[in-house]
Formats: sequence, C-alpha cells, structure tokens
Amino acid sequence: MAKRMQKLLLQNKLRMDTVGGNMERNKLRAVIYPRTYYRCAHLNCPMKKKVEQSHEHRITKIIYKGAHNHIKPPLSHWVPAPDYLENMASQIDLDGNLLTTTSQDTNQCATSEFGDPSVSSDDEDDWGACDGERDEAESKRRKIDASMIDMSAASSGAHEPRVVVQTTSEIDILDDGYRWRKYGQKVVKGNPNPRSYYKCTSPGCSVRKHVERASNDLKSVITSYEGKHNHDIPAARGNNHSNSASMATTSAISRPQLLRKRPELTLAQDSLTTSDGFSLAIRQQGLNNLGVVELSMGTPMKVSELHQVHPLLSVNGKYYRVNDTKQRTNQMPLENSGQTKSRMQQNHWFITR
DNA sequence: CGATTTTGACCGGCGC
DNA sequence: GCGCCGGTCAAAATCG
Repeated sequence: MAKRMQKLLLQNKLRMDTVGGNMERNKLRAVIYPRTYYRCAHLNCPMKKKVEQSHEHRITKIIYKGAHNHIKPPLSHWVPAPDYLENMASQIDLDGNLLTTTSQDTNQCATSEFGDPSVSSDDEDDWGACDGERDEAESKRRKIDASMIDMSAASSGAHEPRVVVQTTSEIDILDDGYRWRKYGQKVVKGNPNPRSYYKCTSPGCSVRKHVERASNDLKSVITSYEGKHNHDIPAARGNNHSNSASMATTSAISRPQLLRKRPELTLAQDSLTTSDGFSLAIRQQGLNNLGVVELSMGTPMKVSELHQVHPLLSVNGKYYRVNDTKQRTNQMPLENSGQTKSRMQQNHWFITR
C-alpha cells in the first residue's frame, strides 16, 4: 500500500515537473497525424467529432464528444471547427457520414465555443483549452497511442482504427454486449485514476479495450476499443457473472434483463441510403453522452465498423442490438409491439422494436 | 471448481 | 545506456 502511494506521489511529481512544452509536441504530432475537427452544424449543439488520419489518409482514430441536443435535421452533419479550418476537401468518414470539408490540425487554440468544461483531458487541448498547462504526459501518451496505430496501419494496411467513446457517468464499464476479461490495471501518468485493460473473452478474438476516468472530470469515462470482433455477440448467459467487470461495478440489472430490453436491429448491408433521418447512438441505460452516429436523408451510412466494436446502439432514444445478418440475407421477422418501426429504403435495414 | 479479478513483475519502445 | 512509461503477463486471490 505504501509502495503504491509512493508511486502515485512520484507520478504526480513528475507530472508537475513536466508540464509545459506540450504545444511543441502537439505541433509535431499534428504534422505526423493530421486531424480533422468537426462540430455539429446545428445551432448551439455541443456535439463534436475529431478524426485522426495517417499520411495514407487512413483513419486511425475517431473521437465523438458530447451528444446532439436536437432532432436530426434532414441534411448536413458536421462542419469543421472554424479555428482549425485550413484546407477544404470532400470525403466520407469511417462511419459513412458525408464530410463536406476537412481541416488539418494546426494546433491552434480553439475559441471558447469549444471550451466545454466537461471535455476530457483527451480532448481538451484539441478542442479548446489550449492554456499552456496541458499535461505533457497525457500528450505523450496520446502520441504513443497514435504512433502505434499508424505504424501498424502503414506496415500491414489492415490495422483497425481505435474507437474512443466518452461519456459522463458514474458507471465505469459500458455494457456493449460482448464479454470482457480484465487483464490489467495501471495508473498512467497524468491521471490519478487507474486505467483498466480488458480483452474479449471469445476464443480467437483479439479485441481489446481500456477504460479510464478523465483526470479533470471524474464523471467522465473514456473507453477505447481496439480491433474488430470476429464473432457474433455472445448469447446472454444465465444469472451468473458474465461480463462481471460490468456487473460488479455498474448495474443492478442482470444481464438477461438488459438484453430483453433491447429489441433487434438488423443490418443487412454495410451501406444504405436512408429515406428518413434518425440517429444511431452508442448508448447505455443511464448514460447519455456516448458517441453518436447520425443517419440523414440521402446520406450513405456505413456502420459495419461500429457494429464490430459496439453492437448495442440506440435509435432515436430507443435501445437496439445490432446483428450483422449478411449471412442471413433477408429480413428478420418484425417484432411488432405496436411501437415505431423504421424500415429503410431498399430493404437494407430493418429496425424493429 | 471454473471464471474472473487483482496486482506485482516484466517487456519493449522511446527520450534524454 | 539508462530510466521512464504504457501495456501485458501470470500467479494468487476472489467470486458465484
């Protein structure tokens, strides 16, 4: 115990010693890993998005921050954060949203519009804090993370981007439908809150995630997923300790109960064009600020990536479990409960509840 | 008793 | 070359 306290104290000391000089590091990183910053075009909507790419224009990391505070508009999704805007181009991002512009990370300070006090340490320097007191260690850590991703992507061309989900919650672990085994816990520099490491328990599946609370906001939980599941969502087990990391620290609701509350949402193809606008939100009961994937009229949507890492989604505030049914080709039976049913054009998607 | 968590040790990359 | 650091391993402990 004393040894751990000593270690924490040492880390805090190091943190104090190494603040400053962070701007230079970030500038260097921006050159290596250009970023694109977006915010929702809707008036006063706090939803933000950050896309990090390698030089090969491969998306290595996407961070969603906040949640939309409005109903999905018929068109338009994201606009570049104005203070980062330099170059303009068209692209479609990983989750299929049509991005009308891109911007390169110049590491400039954002305006107060992006100075959301709830922003975690992972975002704050990028989205608006820029106060010169950013924690160097955190910056370094992010640099290392991005380097690992990008190096792998460059060498193999097959590395999946890391998906980072941030939420405000007293709950640590997102119940994403998969089963995880904790294999480590570490106090990382710049954050007194320990980071927990999890592996997917499915044989042969190498997906990992880590979970930590933001250092500057104890209510903010950052979950990073790495890799793609090569299997379906495991069936709910009996009333045992499945997903015990989650159950132990989060919910009093048993897992079978949770699953019963999530009707099926079936994915028939990766891409689709919607005839009606709505949003898919990575969400969990009691949690509000998880990543959001938007669908709007006429916009192609690719959710296979997200499906691989986080299959439990909500549609317009209702909970769904996403199943990849490419093997099953046709639609699943509709589970008519008398509530809303959304049927996408051309039978690509069937959403039931 | 099997599954999972805990936790100290270890490893490899990186910066100085 | 050394030390720091994040990530992982693996034995012991704990849980259900």
